[in-house]
Amino acid sequence: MSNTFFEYERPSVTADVVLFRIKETPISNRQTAKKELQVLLMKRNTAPCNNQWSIPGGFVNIDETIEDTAKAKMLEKCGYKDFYMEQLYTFDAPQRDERWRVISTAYIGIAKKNHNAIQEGIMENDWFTIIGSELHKNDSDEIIYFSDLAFDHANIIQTAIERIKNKIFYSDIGFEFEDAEFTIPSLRTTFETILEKKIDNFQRIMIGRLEKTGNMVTGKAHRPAELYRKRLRK
Amino acid sequence: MSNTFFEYERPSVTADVVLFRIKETPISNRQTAKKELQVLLMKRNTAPCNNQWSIPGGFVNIDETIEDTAKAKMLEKCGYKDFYMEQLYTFDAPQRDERWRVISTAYIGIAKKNHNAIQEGIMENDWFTIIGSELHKNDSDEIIYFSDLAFDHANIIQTAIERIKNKIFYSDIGFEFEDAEFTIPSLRTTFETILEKKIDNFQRIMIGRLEKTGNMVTGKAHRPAELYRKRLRK
DNA sequence: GGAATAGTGTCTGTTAGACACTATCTA
DNA sequence: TAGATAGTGTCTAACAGACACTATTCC
Repeated sequence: MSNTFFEYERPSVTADVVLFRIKETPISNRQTAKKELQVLLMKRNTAPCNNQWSIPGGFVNIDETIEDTAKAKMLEKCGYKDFYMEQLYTFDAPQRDERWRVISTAYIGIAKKNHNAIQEGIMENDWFTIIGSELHKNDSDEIIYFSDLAFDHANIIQTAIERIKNKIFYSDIGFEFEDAEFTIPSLRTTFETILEKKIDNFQRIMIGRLEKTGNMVTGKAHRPAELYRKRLRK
Repeated sequence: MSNTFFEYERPSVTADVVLFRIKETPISNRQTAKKELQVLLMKRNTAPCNNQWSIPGGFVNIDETIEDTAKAKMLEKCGYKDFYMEQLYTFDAPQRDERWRVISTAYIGIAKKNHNAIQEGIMENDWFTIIGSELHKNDSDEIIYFSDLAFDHANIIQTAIERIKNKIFYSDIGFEFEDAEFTIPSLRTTFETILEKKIDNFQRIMIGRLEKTGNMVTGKAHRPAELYRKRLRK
């Protein structure tokens, strides 16, 4: 084996995940549930950035894909698994970690609505609602700011949000926030929550990419909505 | 300093560049130049994949961004500098290099038309015209195939081509193949070469994103074309 | 019936594709 | 004038935004 690798100091590589979900809060059987875009953060308990909130992640194992590491760290530290994932970007500013050169390949994760941890993680973690430059801790009055986050994680999260906003209409990524069967109005309010604006004519925009399941959502004090699923594209 | 980094075997990280250009071959003063999409390859001279063609790249220095490494390796090995660059994707299959775990962050590079090396590189290198699954060496009869390339470089190049095709119409990346001033028909044939199909009504599609320089291209046996430059977007 | 939301109708202005046509140059 | 390419005109079909309207449910 060549010795080339040891002529160079090797950086560390981490896998970090920006896990999003839509939190849905039912209001009454007369009104539509309220939705919030949330990101999962964990509280660091070691230096550097001790006690700061950060996105979950960890060092890549030598025989694992970065994506597998990302999933394993998310499960170990926060207790979440079974969510959609795609590569976001590789963040590589030499001084992004003060200790040592650490390159981070970040992933966008998307959990289904109100997805909850399947086990206790070893790190304190919680969902935060994204409201401008503020992050509101779930079911709490605690507010933190993007500028409070560890390392360059504010930048990573904002890059992730921009990516999702840019591709939500021309890719299938928006469906990942919904369950396998969903109504068009539910998908619309999810899009509206992410894009932070009202969308008209959504039915006609999306219907060509969906197929009816034959089921409906009843029990609400208004016309029931039909359930759809994503239509597979050639 | 924490000892965390040394609890993990660290992978090596390389920066690799898929450098593209449009090769323009004048035909006569009566006809439009022929265009070809080319990629710069270098011939490896060490194991593994010895004597196989590959995209240029090298190990990331500990205090350099991956992008800076990519540019430095391109200059050192092939003699090219001053070209547009953007991150493509991080390729991380554990067995993509048989010797050791090597993670590659790949970049798309775009050189202006007929861009030539500014100095001799230390590696044998040349431009190859992309024709389906074949790569035709510049000004030569030599043909190699994507499947002949070193490591997973066939996959990296094809990912880069797909990325460019997908974003060429809604981003400014297509302008990077042209000089600062260019004609709309030249931009059109560049797009046609990349997308491998004819484009109609190109004038009207692009004109809103351009501004006239006031100059024209004369000397051809047909109506002269006006020169434009990219209009800066807010 | 009233409140609420699902879903459709309809108009308008913009855009994409097809293709015919005019404009301008050199040999 | 012939050949070649630049650039415009025009028609049509599809689509996006705006907004009014009908449909269906529970209370």
